[in-house]
Amino acid sequence: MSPRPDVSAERKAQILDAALRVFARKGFHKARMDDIAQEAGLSKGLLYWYFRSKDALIEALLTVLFEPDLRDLERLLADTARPIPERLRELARNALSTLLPYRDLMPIVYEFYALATRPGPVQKAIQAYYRRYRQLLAQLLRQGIQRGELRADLDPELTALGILAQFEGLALLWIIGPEELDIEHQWEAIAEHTLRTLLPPTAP
Amino acid sequence: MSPRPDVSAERKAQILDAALRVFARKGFHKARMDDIAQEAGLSKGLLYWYFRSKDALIEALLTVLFEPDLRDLERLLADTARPIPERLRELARNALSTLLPYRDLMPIVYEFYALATRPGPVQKAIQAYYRRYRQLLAQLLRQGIQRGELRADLDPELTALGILAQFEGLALLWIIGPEELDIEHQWEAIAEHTLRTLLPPTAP
DNA sequence: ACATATCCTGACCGTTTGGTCAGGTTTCCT
DNA sequence: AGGAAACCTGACCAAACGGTCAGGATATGT
Repeated sequence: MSPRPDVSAERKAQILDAALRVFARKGFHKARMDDIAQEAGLSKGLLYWYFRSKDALIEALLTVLFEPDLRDLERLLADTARPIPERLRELARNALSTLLPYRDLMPIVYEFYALATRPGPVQKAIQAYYRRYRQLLAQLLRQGIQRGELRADLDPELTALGILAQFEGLALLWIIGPEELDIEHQWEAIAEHTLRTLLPPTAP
Repeated sequence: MSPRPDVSAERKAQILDAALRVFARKGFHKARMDDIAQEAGLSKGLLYWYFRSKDALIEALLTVLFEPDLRDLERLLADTARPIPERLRELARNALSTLLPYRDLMPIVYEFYALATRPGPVQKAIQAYYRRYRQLLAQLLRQGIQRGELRADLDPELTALGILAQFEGLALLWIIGPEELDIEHQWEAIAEHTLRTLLPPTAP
């Protein structure tokens, strides 16, 4: 059939990988297509063989950056054998340990947020991400309430929103001023404090 | 002395105001200096009479956007007559009612956050803003603890961080997907829930 | 009236950069 | 061997845009 072996999957990955590094280093605007081509060890023309435009390349990165988190949460939700508080703790730990090694990439995330501020494909994608994240987290909480492992008077949706907001807020504060807070310690402390407010009241 | 009346203050304000609107509409990158000049009803050359460069103009907006919040909090901290929980409630209400009418301007804030992701004057300024905000809020909490109006076992710095993070996170989620959440109701509910965790335990 | 500092204009320029394209090269199939 | 589809290159282009500047205009003090 094809007169040449299909390398498009590898090439796309190679380009996305290079783009990720270059965008992280210089930002969407200051990064030139030539930079990405050089970083990937390819010619600029080839970038346009695989991606319609710079914007298309940027949008393709959305999936790369945001999908993994959802996968993590889905896995956690399906792991019904373990108690909910334990799984919530792991969620917090996961979020933190995703943050730390990917610190260099975080600037890209915030450029996406800035884009998501206005209507467009990026906004749509990130809205969908948050919607799904809140759904999954609320479902996890609902599971905990039904099992009696969390307070019965909890509003799952509202609580999920609160937790997500706190994650996002802390990440933002840390990225902007890493030396202003001891992220590992304070993340853990805040998560633990929040978790305590979710547990059913116990007679002292 | 001066052969002409000094209009520099008004002109600067006029330019900053126009810049704010244009940047909010189009973003830092897509907004052209010509757009701003037109919006202000001035010539492009004049922009460069009052501001060294486009970047300088952008940086000047930092103060315009972030100072008012600090003023609010300072005022609240100085208002020592009123009980702390009441003042915290007002803080939450203020934050919300700043958000709503300024929704159109919020995109700028997130562009600043994206910039603050990398070292530079914007990062410095926003770091300073957050540092100050956390200090003031922690001080307010400390006041409440000393007065016995808040739990004695509270860590003021950590709690301040948690509250600020939740504010920021909620604002982010709302800006990106306004139709995904009922900000007024959920903000209020989350703030009230958080506040309850700060109050001293009362015998039921 | 005149000098002068400040304020203001808009045509112009140099550079930057996303995107294109004509022209390869490689591998497989017949 | 030869054709064809896929893959790849890098010089080139046109538009956009930040910034400049020569040349005014205007109000004030003398």
